[in-house]
Amino acid sequence: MTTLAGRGSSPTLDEVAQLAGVSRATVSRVVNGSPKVRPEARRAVEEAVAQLRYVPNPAARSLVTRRTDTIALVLSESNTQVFSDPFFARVVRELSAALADTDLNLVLLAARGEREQEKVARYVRQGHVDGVILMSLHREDTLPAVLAEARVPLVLSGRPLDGHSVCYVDADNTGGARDATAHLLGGGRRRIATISGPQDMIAGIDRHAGYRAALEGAGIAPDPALVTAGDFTEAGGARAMAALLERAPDLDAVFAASDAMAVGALRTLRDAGRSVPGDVAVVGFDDAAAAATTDPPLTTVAQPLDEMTRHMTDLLLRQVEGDAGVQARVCPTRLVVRASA
Amino acid sequence: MTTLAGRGSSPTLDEVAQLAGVSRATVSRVVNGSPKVRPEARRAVEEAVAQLRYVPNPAARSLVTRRTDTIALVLSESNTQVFSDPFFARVVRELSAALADTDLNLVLLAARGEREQEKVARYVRQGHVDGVILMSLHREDTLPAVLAEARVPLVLSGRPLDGHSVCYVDADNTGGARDATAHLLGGGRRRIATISGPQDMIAGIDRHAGYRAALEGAGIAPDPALVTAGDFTEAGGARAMAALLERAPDLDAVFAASDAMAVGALRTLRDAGRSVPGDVAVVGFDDAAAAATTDPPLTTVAQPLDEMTRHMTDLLLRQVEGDAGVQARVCPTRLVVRASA
DNA sequence: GACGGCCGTGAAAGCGCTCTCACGACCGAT
DNA sequence: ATCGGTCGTGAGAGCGCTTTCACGGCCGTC
Repeated sequence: MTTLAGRGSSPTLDEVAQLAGVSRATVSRVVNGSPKVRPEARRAVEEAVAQLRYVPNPAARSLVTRRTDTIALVLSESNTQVFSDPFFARVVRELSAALADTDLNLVLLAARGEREQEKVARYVRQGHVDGVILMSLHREDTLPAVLAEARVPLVLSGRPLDGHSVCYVDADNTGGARDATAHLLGGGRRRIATISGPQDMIAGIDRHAGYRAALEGAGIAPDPALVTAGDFTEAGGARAMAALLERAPDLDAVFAASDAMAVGALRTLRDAGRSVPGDVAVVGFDDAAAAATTDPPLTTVAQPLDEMTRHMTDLLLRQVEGDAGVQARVCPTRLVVRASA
Repeated sequence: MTTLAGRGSSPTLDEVAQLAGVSRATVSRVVNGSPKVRPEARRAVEEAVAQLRYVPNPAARSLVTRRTDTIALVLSESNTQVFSDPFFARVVRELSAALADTDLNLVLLAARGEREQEKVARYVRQGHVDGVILMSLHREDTLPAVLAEARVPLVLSGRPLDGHSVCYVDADNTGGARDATAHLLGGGRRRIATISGPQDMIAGIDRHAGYRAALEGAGIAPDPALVTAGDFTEAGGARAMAALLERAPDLDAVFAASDAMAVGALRTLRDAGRSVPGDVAVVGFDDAAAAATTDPPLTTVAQPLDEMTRHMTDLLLRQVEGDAGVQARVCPTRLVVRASA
């Protein structure tokens, strides 16, 4: 019957009930906002809660409710730093904004490398979270399959590479890239190069496909000299642009599969003495913050990130509620025309 | 007595015990790796566990152990994107590496803005995690005080601004900046400018203090024209460098309080036709990945990030174990001399 | 004035786990 | 043989909470 000193023994429902002169059940009702409590009882409980600084024990609670009221955003990345990606930062922001009004908590789980992925998988399978939103970037990643097989409510951010039947939300990467390239064509450009993203990432693949589709639609045969693979980084974009200029000095436009790469390309072009958009028109992808402040401001493809995260949370919560239907949402992109093309 | 279909009803300890022909207690012992189990009993349990795909319920477990076996890295940031900061990405990586061999899980909690900070505070106070490592960047941030007051095991990454008595680990920012500046002095530079970090962040303050201390030590009076405030970003560094060149065209060296700013400064210097290190020597801070690949490679101050994260986890785990002593660790930095100075 | 209905409440049964404690089996020492 | 000791095991008591169920008090209705 000893009271542990200091930290450790936080007050329980019973103690609150005793102080308020009611039963555990009533306290529980008040804490959980049940309407079936007499106002004066409610007040008494609220006072006791405040006085004791009572905080419900989530372990005890979720033991009976079978809910944890938290969802995880897991970042599965073989080795590189997803965190540095501003796109990811925006997803996190939108996501926590979307959950701000709910009583759901959001935790981020980083799974770099095999061991960490296993740890994350265990964490999730144990039931620490009610559901997960998974950003898995590369083809070889096994986490999507593992989590799907564990029957955890799951939404993928980005279309799954292997076409597995799993719930996902993505931007219309192909359509966006097609629009971007079509815009270039509409501006009279004919020697349109591309700095594409990694071809083991769906965004890289789809954006490249959109570029090709637009060219084909215009009856232009693809020229391998006009295609380089970047890595979605600024430095990579700069390098790729240099390679492109060397291989195809006559190019008159570039579609970069990400704004970061477009920024790098812009720099290389300036260093090479090519004017933008005079000599070379440039279009990026993402509508990153940086796109508006480049010189010249970058024409780019915007993804409806708020809409996408809303869909993700909707689809996830629906699964958490028990809806088993696998659904997908592909959100339309929007071409943001600035000065670079 | 109905068995819920599909997901939901995972097997319990009892079912495993029944299948293995032993008691709950024995299964628990096996699952938790207790040595006091006869090999054959152990084997029977392991088989049953595998067959039933048993995963322990963490809520039930932590209800009795009063442990969650997870710690949180919380990022408290008023509005900007911490995530884009490569420094943060490295901390995350080192941290999860440090925890890889333990059975502790790491979750990241993002607390941008007041509402989210409250949510995070509630999450932590409820006991969802055993302890927290807190990266709080700005002065006005209330989370450190709130969490400290909640008596949650807590380690701050970075010296607290208000000098509150709380456990923290930091690099010797002042010493590192002093060394960097001294290196510049040792190279014969006398008009040494600085692009300092935000003065509401401890790293910004301390690095600036180190710069001044070195100058004073050399008997050089500080010149306000040689001081600009940056914001730790590359773009900010570029702008600051431009301002510096305008105000003090005769400067012969720059100490930038972060590598990102140094990279921006390098670009501005090149655009302005100043050679590095010929006309202007440049030193950065952080030893970011980018520092090695700039032109010229950047002399910079490296923080012992692995050592720092090890200290953080050590100090945190010690608190989790019950050690109440407030301690701090300030880790020495190391000057990495490359070509820029 | 009796009665069915509703409302606020409390008693109590778990949720799935850990861990103490007691107990029987077996060992070597006496 | 007898004994103290160790070892593996199981029964059972909770951990703090939610939630069903039953119950007493009160309402309006006939």
